[in-house]
Amino acid sequence: MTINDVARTAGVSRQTVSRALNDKGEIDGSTKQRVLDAARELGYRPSRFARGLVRQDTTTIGLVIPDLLNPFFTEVAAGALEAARARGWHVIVYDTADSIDEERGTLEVIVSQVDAVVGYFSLDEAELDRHLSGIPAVLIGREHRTPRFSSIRVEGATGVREAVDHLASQGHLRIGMLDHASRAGQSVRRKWFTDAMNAHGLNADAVGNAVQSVDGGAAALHELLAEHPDLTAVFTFNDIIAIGALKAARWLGRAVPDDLAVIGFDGLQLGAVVHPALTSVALDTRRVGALAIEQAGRLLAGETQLPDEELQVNAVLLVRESA
Amino acid sequence: MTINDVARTAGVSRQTVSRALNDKGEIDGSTKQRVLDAARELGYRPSRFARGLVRQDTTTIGLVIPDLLNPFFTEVAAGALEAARARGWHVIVYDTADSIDEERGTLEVIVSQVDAVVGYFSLDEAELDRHLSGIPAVLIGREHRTPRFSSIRVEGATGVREAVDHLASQGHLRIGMLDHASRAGQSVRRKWFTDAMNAHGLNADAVGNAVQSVDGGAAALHELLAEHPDLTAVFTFNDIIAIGALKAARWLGRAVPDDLAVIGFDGLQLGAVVHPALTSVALDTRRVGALAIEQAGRLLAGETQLPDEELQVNAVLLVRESA
DNA sequence: TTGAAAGCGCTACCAT
DNA sequence: ATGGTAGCGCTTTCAA
Repeated sequence: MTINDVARTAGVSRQTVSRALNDKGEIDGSTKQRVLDAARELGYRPSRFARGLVRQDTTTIGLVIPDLLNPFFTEVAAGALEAARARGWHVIVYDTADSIDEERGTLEVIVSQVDAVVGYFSLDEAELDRHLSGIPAVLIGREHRTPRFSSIRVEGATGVREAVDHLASQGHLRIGMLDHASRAGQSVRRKWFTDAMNAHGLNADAVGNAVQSVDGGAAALHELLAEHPDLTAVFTFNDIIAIGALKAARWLGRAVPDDLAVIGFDGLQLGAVVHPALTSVALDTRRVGALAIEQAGRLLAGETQLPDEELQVNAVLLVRESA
Repeated sequence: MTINDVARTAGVSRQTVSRALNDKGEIDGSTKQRVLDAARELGYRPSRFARGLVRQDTTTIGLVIPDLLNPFFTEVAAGALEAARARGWHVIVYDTADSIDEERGTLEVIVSQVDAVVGYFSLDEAELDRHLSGIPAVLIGREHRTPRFSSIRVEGATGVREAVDHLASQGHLRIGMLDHASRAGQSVRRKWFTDAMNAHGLNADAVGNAVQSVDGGAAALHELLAEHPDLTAVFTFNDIIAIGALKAARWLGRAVPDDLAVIGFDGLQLGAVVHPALTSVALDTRRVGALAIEQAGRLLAGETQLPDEELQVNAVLLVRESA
């Protein structure tokens, strides 16, 4: 079923069919109608490949995220989808299931299907570069060297400082943290925390390590409080872990925020749903996704990139109930 | 930058380049290496359009969902992505933002970009059919007539019956419902509820209507209890609304489940995070997504479709804490 | 207003 | 092992 079949049925040349289908002028009204009828009757649909080949205008972005079920990535994805739709671009979503092998597999297949790649990657830059063989990429929350790449940076030092200020102003002196250490070692968020604590002359030595899940956060709080029973507040790597901490606190009979104040990171909508509602160092997650798309567009067009300040998303303290 | 440039640079014909790039045999090792080097040097990437045109093998599915931020749809999407990945297919995700106009726009653009469409639609079938001009589609949670379409059905009568049984066995006699009425009128879930109540000889007249959001659920419970203060249990259209009800109950000083039992529908993972953990008539959401992809594949291949029973996902009662 | 011809970038098939 | 030729389905000149 090609354009030629339509042409034959309508008794015209295929160029005329093309004109009718693409709403070009230069065609007689009745001819056009006849062509359109024939096309409908035959159930004809233009091939996207043939069309893409000749009109170089469809843009498709690959969005790579580690886990779509994690609301943080979902929010970022939603922002990206919206920004892409505004430009008439298409987004193919790849979920790497938090696995580095799946990530390799994804990259393998992605290069032949999209014009640019955006998202969260675990591979080191050399391997990324190799797999991506020439496609522009926007790394979120991670620096880059490769000129063809770009980064969306998350600036949380100020927000975390606000969080610690907030706790300190309420008289908290013993504040712990639930970090999420990766292969790369301590997180940047932990560094922000340490700096903020030091600025208050406080010790930042009560730090536990949590698996990235609600249960992981709960388990980690158990351990941390066993070791440091005197803690009156905890800051966590992110909201998921914080929600686990909320659970554990309830289990331990520690009322939040009175017996234990909890502050998360990310500012997920989910945090408003739990009880007590989660106080968090909030990121504009949708903006992260939107920025990534915007920047991918610039890389693609070879335009001047956004200045560093604009490629940065700042986190700010969002006070709800848990602290 | 085409295959010809690479051929010229490597001093071979473009067919040889193609062989090298596609790992075909019939090529000398050193020649292959030379070609590969040239390609890398030039930063050459094959055009997906040209390739798709000649090898008719890449399959792309369009996944249409009303709101990616709604965890229900996210879970379905995750199931769909996983099933698609297993087949080597690509999924373009479209978020229609719960708007019928966006849905129209999406369909407009989708037909020229994907091989089949899967998801949740609000348009009536005639208009759907018109927009989709020939592409196969799998409608989730909704019946179809068009032969080119297919449906994934959600069977909840049994699960809802279990829910009501569960409540009745605990002595609940006054059970209300928070429905989510759409333009089409009362929901099927309400019918299931009514039938289950009647089977117990109970009245199903305490039914409120909730907007599809946490706050909507909270507001609806307020109203419902104001009108029917004697209710000791509520069943809700879905988990999102149930979580709102949980919030409202806390606000009203009604302990859950002792003063008010709450049962939702969907069985979202989110329900395990809130407190008390939500009892729900649970759907295997990932399976819904996976089935939709599977069925799309069959429509595409012209294979025999799955029998009706297999195109159906059954909901079962998942008892947690709220009832 | 219509049609013929060229060509988008690639792979498959048949020579050599 | 390599190259020539044809053709995938479409749009875009250019002529008529």
